[in-house]
Amino acid sequence: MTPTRLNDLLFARYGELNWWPAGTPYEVMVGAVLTQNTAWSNVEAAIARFGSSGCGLNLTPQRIETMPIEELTEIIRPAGFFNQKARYIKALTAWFKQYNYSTEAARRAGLPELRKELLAVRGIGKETADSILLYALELPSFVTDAYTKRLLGRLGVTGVSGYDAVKRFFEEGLDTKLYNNLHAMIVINAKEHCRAKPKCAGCPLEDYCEKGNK
DNA sequence: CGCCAGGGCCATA
DNA sequence: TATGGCCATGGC
Repeated sequence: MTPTRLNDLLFARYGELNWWPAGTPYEVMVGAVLTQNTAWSNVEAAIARFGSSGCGLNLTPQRIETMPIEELTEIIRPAGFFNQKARYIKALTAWFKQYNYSTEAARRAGLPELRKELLAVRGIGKETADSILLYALELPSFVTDAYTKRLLGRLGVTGVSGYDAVKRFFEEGLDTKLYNNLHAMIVINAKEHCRAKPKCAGCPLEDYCEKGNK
């Protein structure tokens, strides 16, 4: 099973999912932190609590920069882990400020440098860093998560363990334009068929999946 | 009721 | 490198 073939199989079923289509890049960055080990419904509830002002969500880096951390903590409460996530969002915002809160300015630093910088930010691990790079900055950095690792096991792909190895497996020989949608499709497919008791009937990967592999 | 969600930090071995 | 405890809410 190659990443390209996997993409074709999933795309035939799910098509373009347009993940994180709405909102500013900064809102995507904050969402990436809030969703750490947290259901997306809780993240939506938390984001809604920032309120809207006029033409959009009132979630700007300028506002977060000056907001007392106690207030930020209270706003994001529904997302869980609010004490640490408030600190993480503050740290991430301070990093973004180095680029004047401009994604264009940030992109000029280049993907390798940006990934290195993000990983040095408190609370930004590999998955969150890659999510920010891919979905907020639109740079080709494939996102790996627990679903992705489990999927490789189910597909019988051996010898690929660890975040970086899985990331490399997908990035080698896969069109960078497909990074965004493939990760989304893997998550959707896992939720639909592999959560709790596997419902393999109707799964687009049914014929390629070694069932019972957790 | 218990389980867990689109992780990451830290201590430990 | 690789586990294990910890963080916390809300949906099911």
